[in-house]
Parts: sequence; structure tokens; C-alpha cells
Amino acid sequence: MATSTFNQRLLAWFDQHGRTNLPWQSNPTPYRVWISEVMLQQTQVNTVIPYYQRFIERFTDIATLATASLDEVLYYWAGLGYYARARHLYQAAQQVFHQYNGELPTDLKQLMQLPGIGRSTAGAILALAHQQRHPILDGNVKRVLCRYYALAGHPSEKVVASTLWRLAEESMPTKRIAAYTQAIMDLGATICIRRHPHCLLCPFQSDCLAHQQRQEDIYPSPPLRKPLPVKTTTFIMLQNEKSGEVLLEKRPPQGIWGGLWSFPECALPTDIPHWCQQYLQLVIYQYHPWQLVRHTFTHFHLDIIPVQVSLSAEQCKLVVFSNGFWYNAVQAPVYGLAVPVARLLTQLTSTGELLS
DNA sequence: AAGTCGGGGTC
DNA sequence: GACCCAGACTT
Repeated sequence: MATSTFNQRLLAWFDQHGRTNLPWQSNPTPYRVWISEVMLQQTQVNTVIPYYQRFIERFTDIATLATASLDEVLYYWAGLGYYARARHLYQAAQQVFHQYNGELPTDLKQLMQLPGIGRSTAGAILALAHQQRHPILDGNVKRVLCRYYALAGHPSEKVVASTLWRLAEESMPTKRIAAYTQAIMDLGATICIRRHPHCLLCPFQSDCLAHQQRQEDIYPSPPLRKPLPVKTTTFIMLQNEKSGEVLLEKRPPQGIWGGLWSFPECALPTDIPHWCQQYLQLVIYQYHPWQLVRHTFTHFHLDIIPVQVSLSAEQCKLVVFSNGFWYNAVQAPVYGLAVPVARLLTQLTSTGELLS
């Protein structure tokens, strides 16, 4: 079917059934669209909404974000995952603040130079905030196009990806770009959903190739997946038995939970006495392993053995630990904590859980 | 082209 | 449990 009919039919559907209450849809400034697009990378709308509202309230504009601390930005991001997004966002804000006078570029290539902004996110910012005619290619658009054209192969394959970008370009209307951009995402999010799509409500039900074949569920093709490897670690939960404070250390910027605060780690619980001797110059006689916690990432399982070590106030005074601080549950600082760390801290500092 | 980077929703 | 989600970046 002609692309003009494709996008007109989609826009007509959008006017009747599109979403209009998402927080970033009101007052869609480039900054607000940018924050929402980055938060929405690999993250579902309902998860993002409360984070977006807190973030925008605290960091109202680029200048506010650029002049805050990375620790505070990570604090507002903690729990959302993919923390490189927050670091990139922060770097980009500073770059825009200093190089572009606090205004996001309105040129696609300049936008894509900024850390954390790829082609799709750049296109979304320009289309949604500036009515510029650029395609996006997120998971929703990929799904809609793969089904509409019965496009086989996984979107990560180079041929499939380039075909999808071409189709995304050809599908765009010449007017109402912002509405169209939102419309194709809304269709993917509410009708053309991953499993059991609502084809009877779809504006394309008469010409979608996948639907004609009754094979909506096989598009897009899933990638080949290997079983996830299992890694293990031991969280050393050093606690001041008098004040309840717990020693945390900052994680390196690269790697898992980059820039967040976590417990010191060692390989096995039995390593703890030696670890305490080596790094804290403390002699430890006993420690208390908790039940194993499995935390699953995209590419591996992490089996965590949390081990509680109670220290006297006198011992704590002797501890010299660079890149660390004593976490106090009552006066918790504005630093980002990895989710399992936050959970364990809650257990550790709530009454009645001193030994378990 | 493959691997790295989270946490939660959903079935 | 397994799979996926408004992807980008590194190797």
C-alpha cells in the first residue's frame, strides 16, 4: 500500500486512540523529550514515569543538570538500570551547557555526537520537539514494520537493520511529524504488542502481511540466545554494632553498577578474615553469612553471598578506607545504590535483623 | 558482528 | 524461570 495511505491511516488512528497523558507529552521541550527518550531506552513506560517526574522536578533544565553532581544524578537514576545512560546524560548536559550555550543542537549529526544519543534518540528529539522530518527506530517501530512487511531475520542483523531504517524513512509523512512519531510508537505499545497483538483493532489489519499469514507472533524473529553464565561474589557487610552504620565503597565508573555505591567484595566468605586484615588492618574472629541472593542481569546471573561482620565502635574508628564511607540509614546521603545493595541495607539496618 | 550494560513487567 | 522493553557504546 502507498506510504501516504500508511501514514494517513496511522494518523487517523492516532487522533482517535493515541496516548495523550504521558508526562513528557505535555510541554515537549527538547530537554524534556531528551530526558524521556534516554530513560525509555530499553525501559518500559510505566517503569519510567515516576523516575521521570522526580528527575524533571529536581533537574528542571540543562543548566541545573549540568551544574549538579554526578552522585546526585545517579541517586535519581538508581533503580532504573543501565547507569551508563545517566553518566552519558550528565556528560552531554555539561557539553551542551559549555559548548552550545545550554541549548540542545537542532542538527541530527550534532545531536548524535553527544554521549548517549544515537540515531533513534536524536531523531525522536528532533521530530517530537522540533517537527523535523527524521525517522526513529525503537522496539515498537521495528515490531510494527517487521510485521507489516513480514520481514524475517532479527533486527540486529545488518541487512535487516538497514532495511528497517529505509522503511522507517519511507513511511514518514511530510506533515505532522511529531504526531506520526508518537503514533507509530503508540501503535506498537498498545495494539501491535509483542505477544497476542490486537489485530482486530489495528488500522492495518487489512494489509499487514504478517496478519494475512496469521503469523503475527513470529515477527520480529527472536535472536539466538545462549544460557546465561553464573558468577558469584561475596558482599562484605561491615557494620558498626553500636551505631548500625555500614561501610560502602564507590564502584568504578566502568562495569556493572558503574559509579554506584556498594559493599566491598571478595570471592568467598572464608576470604573475609584475610581481607579485613589486608585492607582494614582489622582482626576478625567471626562473620555471619546470609542466605544467597541471585541477581540476574541481561548477560549473566550473579549469585551474591551477603556476609555480615559486626565491628565494635573502637574497631570502626581504626578503619581507613579510601573511596568509602559509613552509611547511616537515618541520614542516608544522596548517592545512588544498586538495587540489591539497597535491599540488603534495609534488612541490615531494620531492627531485629542483626543476625540471621 | 558480538558483547556489555539493569531492573521490572509479564506470562 | 525465560523473555522483553521508546538503545547506545565498545571491542
